[in-house]
Amino acid sequence: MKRGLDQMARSYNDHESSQETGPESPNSSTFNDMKAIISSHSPKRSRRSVEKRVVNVPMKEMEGSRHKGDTTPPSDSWAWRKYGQKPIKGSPYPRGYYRCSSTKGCPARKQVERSRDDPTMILITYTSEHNHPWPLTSSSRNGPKTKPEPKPEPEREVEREVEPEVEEEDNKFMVLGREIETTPSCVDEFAWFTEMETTSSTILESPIFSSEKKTAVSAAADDVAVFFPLGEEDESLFADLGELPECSVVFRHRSSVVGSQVEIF
DNA sequence: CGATTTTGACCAGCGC
DNA sequence: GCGCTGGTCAAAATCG
Repeated sequence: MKRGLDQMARSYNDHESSQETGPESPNSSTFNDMKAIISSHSPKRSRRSVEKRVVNVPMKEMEGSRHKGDTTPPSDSWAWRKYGQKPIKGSPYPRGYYRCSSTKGCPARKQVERSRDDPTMILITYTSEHNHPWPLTSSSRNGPKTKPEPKPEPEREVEREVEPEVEEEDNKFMVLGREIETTPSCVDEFAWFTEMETTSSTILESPIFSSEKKTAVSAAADDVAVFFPLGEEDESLFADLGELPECSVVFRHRSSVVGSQVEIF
């Protein structure tokens, strides 16, 4: 029985990693578009070269968001359910495996681990995409530790990156007032964001983006500014981070700082 | 009671 | 071919 289920699961996973456009439902063209971009960085498709997006999140960002363990992911408004944890060779910190529980059948998964190089940084690796445009209220008992928000919000991520390939130097972004170094392909990652904005009518038409309390999203070639909506709950959440002047995500091109940063209203 | 977390086991990919 | 490693499953424990 378990064998059979295992096989099924693996078949699913294989499917997930072998599909040209990923496991999303046929109508999730938005994410397919995004994945198309991402997959351009993954010439080979195999178990270890699945499309991934790596996000670095400073530990500080997590301090006020009721997290505890090394692998407890920072909140991003999606409901995540932990399904595994493994010690990673070479890293003193275990890696936690989470799958999206915002909706049934959501293929989105993420791996959370502390950076071995910089323990103050949390590395979140996303595999697959949510097949629903916005996080839905979780039905979890006490609200999953990964913070299901009544008010949807796009993933509050510091940065995204595909598997690094491109050689480029000046790719640093300001995160919470702290300049962090990113892998070169970060620029392409913002292309991901750009693509998300330009291709996702779902997102653009979402009430979230028309709400009063929001940060704006705009993306230009050299001036990347990502606006995230901020719900009241988010504000209360961030209230704990009072010492952080810019508690939301700030993207700033080092080479072309035009003051593109998130504003909290 | 239902949802989530913990944890040991299983298995496939990968490198040698 | 073999062993290592990473990713996932599922039973049991935990929580509210």
